[in-house]
Amino acid sequence: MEDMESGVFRALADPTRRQILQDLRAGELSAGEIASAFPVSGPSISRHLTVLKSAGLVQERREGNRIYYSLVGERLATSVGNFLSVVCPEQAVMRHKRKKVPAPGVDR
Amino acid sequence: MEDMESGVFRALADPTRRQILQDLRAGELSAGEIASAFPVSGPSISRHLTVLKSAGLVQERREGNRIYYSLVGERLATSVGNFLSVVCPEQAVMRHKRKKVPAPGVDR
DNA sequence: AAATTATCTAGATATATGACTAAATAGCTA
DNA sequence: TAGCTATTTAGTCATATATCTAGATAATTT
Repeated sequence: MEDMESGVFRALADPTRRQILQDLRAGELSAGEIASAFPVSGPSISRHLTVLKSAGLVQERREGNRIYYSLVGERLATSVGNFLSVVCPEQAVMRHKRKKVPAPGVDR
Repeated sequence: MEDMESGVFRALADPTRRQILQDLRAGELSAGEIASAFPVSGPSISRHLTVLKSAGLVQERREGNRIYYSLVGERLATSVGNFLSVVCPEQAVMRHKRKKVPAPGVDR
C-alpha cells in the first residue's frame, strides 16, 4: 500500500534509473541494450527496470527473445508535473496539445 | 559525492517530506509547527528537514528560540523541471514571468 | 532435443533510510 | 544562574535498497 507519487519519486531518486529514462527517449530499447550502457550487472539493471515498471514510468513489450522497454511519458509528466505545480504553482506545467495519436499501441 | 538531482529526488521520495514542502507553501513555519502536523517524533521531522535543506529545497532562519523553515521554490522547479523537460520534452515547464522581487531575504 | 542467447529470479551481503528515546545545545525569562 | 522551551545530535534498531553471483525460464537455432 503506497501512494502513487512516492513510487515515481523513489524511482527517480537513482541516477542509473534517471539515465535509463533519458536513454529511452530515443525510442524503445531491449533490456540488454540498456544494460550494456552501464557498468553494472544485467540483473541489477533488470531490477532497476522492475522499479521503473512498478512506478508506471516504462512499459515492456516482448518480441521473440527480447523484451523491449519504452517510456510512458505522460506518467512522468502527470505525477511529477502535478506535484510541481502544487508546490510551486508559479511554475506551471504546460502540456502542448498533440494530435491525438490513434492509439500508438495496445496498452499492455 | 553525489549529483545534484539525486538529492532532490531522494528528498521527494518520502511522503512526509513532500507534505512538508506543501505545508510550507503557505509561508514559513517553525520546526515545531511542522512537527505538530505529523504523527512522528520531533527528531524525525528534524532529520527530514535536514534532508530537505541538504537538497537545497528549503532554507532556515533562526529567530530567537525557534528556527523557521521556508521553501526555496526555484530550486525545485529548476532541477525537477529541467529533468522533466529532458525526459518528456513535449511537456515544457513554463516559468511565469514575475516582477523581480528586490531580494526577499538574504540568501544565506 | 541440445546448445545458444536474452532476461529474470533467488539468495547473500553491505549500505542507506526512517523511526524511536535520551541527551545535548541555543536562546529566553525569572 | 536556574529553569523552561525549541530544536538538534547521538545511539540503536528494523526495514529498504543496490549490488553481486549463480541458477532458472523463454525463445531461437541447429
